[in-house]
Amino acid sequence: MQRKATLRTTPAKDQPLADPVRSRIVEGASQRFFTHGFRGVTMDDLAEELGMSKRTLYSRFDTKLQLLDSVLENKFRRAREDMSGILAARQDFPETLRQTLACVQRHTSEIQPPFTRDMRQEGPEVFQKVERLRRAAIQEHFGELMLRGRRAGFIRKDVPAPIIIEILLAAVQAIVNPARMDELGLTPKAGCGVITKIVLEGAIDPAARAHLKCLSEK
Amino acid sequence: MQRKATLRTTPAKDQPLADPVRSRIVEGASQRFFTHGFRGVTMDDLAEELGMSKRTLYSRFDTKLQLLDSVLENKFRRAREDMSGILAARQDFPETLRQTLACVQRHTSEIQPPFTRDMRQEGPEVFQKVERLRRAAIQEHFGELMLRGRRAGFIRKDVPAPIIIEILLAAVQAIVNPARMDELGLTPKAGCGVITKIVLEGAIDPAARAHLKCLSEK
DNA sequence: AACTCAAAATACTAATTTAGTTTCCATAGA
DNA sequence: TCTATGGAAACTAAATTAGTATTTTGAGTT
Repeated sequence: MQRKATLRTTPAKDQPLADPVRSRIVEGASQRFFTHGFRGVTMDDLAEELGMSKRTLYSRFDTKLQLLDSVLENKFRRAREDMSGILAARQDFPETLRQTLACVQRHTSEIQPPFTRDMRQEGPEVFQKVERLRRAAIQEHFGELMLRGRRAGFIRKDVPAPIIIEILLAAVQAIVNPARMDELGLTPKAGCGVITKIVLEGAIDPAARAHLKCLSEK
Repeated sequence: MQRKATLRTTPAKDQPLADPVRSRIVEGASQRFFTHGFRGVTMDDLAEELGMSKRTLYSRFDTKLQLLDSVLENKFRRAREDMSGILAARQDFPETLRQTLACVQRHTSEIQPPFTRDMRQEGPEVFQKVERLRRAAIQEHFGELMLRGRRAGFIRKDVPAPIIIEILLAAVQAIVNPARMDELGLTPKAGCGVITKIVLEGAIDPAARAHLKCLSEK
């Protein structure tokens, strides 16, 4: 079934500015690929579940891999849009951070293990594309976020921003799966609120912080 | 890959009372089958992800279908145990109901669309087995629950119990998926609390209920 | 009514994958 | 040293899948 990946950089078939069928296919494929894996979702499945024929799928995408390409670009475009929207809202820094983390969490949790596994198996090209898109998005948005945090006095200057970004992303990763959140009795919103709080204020109890301050001044 | 189903009623290979490897396989397969579908999880995948060889898988299960059989029986046994535990706890009826619904919701939400689709495609025998197990569990536990509710005065006598059970199960079904719950800002626990409240007290505002009572007495 | 077009449904085929089996190898324990 | 177990890898028959071709259907137009 799977051929070694050669993702083409040419666009899919002619795309009228808004081809609703094409969009539906990309969305439907997106949900299913990310949840159940690329391999696990056949073109027959997709056609049936979208209520159309395979012929229609192939009228807009030359190959399954080309569909995957569109799915990935769509996903990252949406993630970027969501994050840009958050930055554009001009809220205070802690709330902006919380929403950004919630956004990352939401997008990340949509991508489940079989998809990741399949991308690894599909070949280096595909995996590298995913990684490249991911890094670009993080750089663009977290970079701007850190700048704002610094200007607003929330982010300390003695620690390099990339390290703080890594800590934030690792914290999101740690609680990202639904079972974990269920276990913690958290909604995603609450989870990202907690991470924001801990990272900004630290995990030390405020009273204990005052005590520590006394000790270090002694 | 898939042969038409002929689930055997004979047990899998000799099962020492507690074969931890066998249990691991069943649990690992369970998670993956229910989430990503029977077809989408190959025996190669399973072996690799469990950190063992295919040879070991086949030392305990003759066929993939036999593994499925064990997965299903294990799943329903656990569901039954969970529900028996709730009934045995002898809490008040609303809390027992809430917990039962939460239990149903938890078990149901583990079973995702590709699994259901694959069971349909696998053949009538398998699908019927799933349905039979499901019905037996519901009858056993909700039946007892309704009896308790009636004795405690919570469940009206003018509506047949099976209808109330259907309403409850439908309500759980309606909010069972993670996206829906995220949207509603609910944890599973809270969701089942809400269903319990609505079903027991009705969806009408208490003040409005008093008003309605006046009107019907007029 | 006839015609056209788009898309569903179905059938088809080459390539690929998968379930299940076999063989080889390494390791631990007696 | 021998034995048993289980991982890794290779193998094979059967099944599946991606992609293509053909037929059918239904809606719209003339």
